[in-house]
Order: sequence, then structure tokens, then C-alpha cells
Amino acid sequence: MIAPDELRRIASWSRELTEAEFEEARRGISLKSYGKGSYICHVGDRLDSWTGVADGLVKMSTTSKTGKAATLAGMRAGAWFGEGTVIKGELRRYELVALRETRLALMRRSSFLWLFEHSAAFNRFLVHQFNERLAQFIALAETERTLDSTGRLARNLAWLFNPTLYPDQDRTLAISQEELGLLAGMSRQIANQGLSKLAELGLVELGHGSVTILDLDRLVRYEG
DNA sequence: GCATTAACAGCCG
DNA sequence: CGGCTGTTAATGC
Repeated sequence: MIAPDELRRIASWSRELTEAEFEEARRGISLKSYGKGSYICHVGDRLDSWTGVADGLVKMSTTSKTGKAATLAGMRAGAWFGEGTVIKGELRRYELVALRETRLALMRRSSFLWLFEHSAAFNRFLVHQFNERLAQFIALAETERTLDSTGRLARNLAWLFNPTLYPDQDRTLAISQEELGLLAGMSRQIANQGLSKLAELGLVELGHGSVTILDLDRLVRYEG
């Protein structure tokens, strides 16, 4: 059970629900905290809750057969994910790690399925979210081989500030350059060079263990 | 050329 | 002190 104000704060979709739907969501959600670096789940876990990031930063990653770690996505506060595994009742295919102190909102499967059956607003949110993710996926396929490392970094960084997926206002993200490198598929040193270049161009501002976005529009479109 | 790993000094929290 | 940054050197595709 979660307080109404808290739910409205962390879930944009909750603000569109009817009163009855909102109550079902509220009753089905509990909050859980994770320390920096701790695992939320491993591959093969049965985490059958639909999951929202209330505060913090989560990375979705895999480890290849050769032992190489790759980050597939970073999720900031406001992100909701896992509907695939909840709907299909599958096991988790990726690792989830809290990159810093993080609080998650866990919605039990029965509440998710009830909203999925009954709420037009809830389904509208899911469709918008699928759309946004698909657009990102297509952009990835399109530009992966044409952008240089700085371009790929810029795109990955901009994704963390997708206003549909993460509707909060905060322009500053606490993340190390090493994690940004993992996210963009490059070494820490190359990520550092790319960030310096983006900072020179006035697109971002670098802090110690943090990045502030100054010009999201230009960052999204950066092509070198 | 452009990337990777290793190493290291320096700085911040 | 521990973690992160910024830089350089050696090496590889």
C-alpha cells in the first residue's frame, strides 16, 4: 500500500485513472529500498511485479558467455518496466542493479492484470510507453554504425532524459563516467573524451560523478 | 585511425 | 580513505 500523493508523484499514469482504478493501483503497490550496487534481480529470477523507479537509478544488463558486461538500459525515477514478464509470466532475462541508493515501487501481478483488463487510461499509458521504446530501438538500429563514439554517447545520455519515459524535471543525473560508458558500449576513457567534447559544445555540464543536461534537443540530434 | 586495457596522479565527497 | 576523473602509454583490429 502506498500513499496517494506518493503514487501520483512517481507514476504519471496514475494521474489519469478513475478513482476505483487508482485505489486498486494504490493497494497493489509496495515500496522497497536497495543500496548502491545491490542486485534487484538476477537472470532467471521470478520477480512477478510490475516495477517502477521511485527514486534512484537502475541498470538493466547482461553478461555474455565470454564474461563481458553490457548495459542495455538505464532507468531513472519515473520509469516503469517489466510488463513483458508480468503479462507472459516469464522469468527475468536480464540483471537489474541499483546504481545508487534506489527505491522501487512494486505492483503485484494481480493488480497489474486487473488494470490491464479494466482501465483504458492504463492501457493508453502502456501503448505510449511501448511506442517510445520502439522508437528508441529503431533509432538504435538506424544510427549504430553511422555515429562515432561521442554521437553514441550523446544519444544514450539523451535517452536517460526522454520526457515520456522519465517525466521528471531534474536535469542533473548522478552517474559515473564508467557507467555511462557501459551504457553506451565503450570504455570509460572514451566516454570521458566524449563527455568532454559534449561539455565543450555546451550540451552538458560535468560534475564529479554527475552530468547535467544543458541542451537536450541538440544532444538528441548530435551527429558529430 | 580508433578502440581497448593498464596505470597513475589528483581531486572530491 | 575510497571512488571518480582526466590523462598517457602500450597494444590490437
